[in-house]
Amino acid sequence: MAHWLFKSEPSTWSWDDQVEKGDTGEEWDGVRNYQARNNMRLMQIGDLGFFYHSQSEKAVVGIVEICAPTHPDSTTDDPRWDCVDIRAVRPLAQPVTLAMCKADARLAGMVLVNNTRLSVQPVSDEEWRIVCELGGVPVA
DNA sequence: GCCAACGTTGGC
DNA sequence: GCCAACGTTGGC
Repeated sequence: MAHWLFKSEPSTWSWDDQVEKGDTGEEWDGVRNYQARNNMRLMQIGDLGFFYHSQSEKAVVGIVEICAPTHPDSTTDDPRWDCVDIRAVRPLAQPVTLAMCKADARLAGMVLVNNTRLSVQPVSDEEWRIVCELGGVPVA
């Protein structure tokens, strides 16, 4: 199973907003970047991802599950853009901050650390395991 | 609020 | 097809 990371500004769409959507989930719309879109096209139902708060918080705060494969983004008529639906699975016991990731040599290759501007990114199996450990949750 | 990184656009 | 200009994102 593949792992991913979704970035969001909490003032626009926060973890709490995501949790309120429950098991139905919500489409991850508004992506207007080819790399981010291409990553979403690779996702499969059941894949897990981290939910990351950018800007003031800069921390992974929860785990989400892909619950619908890519489909047209309902917020645009432009056929280039599509998106997946995700639903909240569980919060981290303790948020894993960007500073923590940068401080951990094992995470030196993380896209989060190296490409700050990519909003939807892949996470390797090892990175997933380490961040779960740091966040105090079992590796699902 | 500033600035670095980087993706996109458009002129040539 | 190249590259300069510009816009956006996100860390600090």
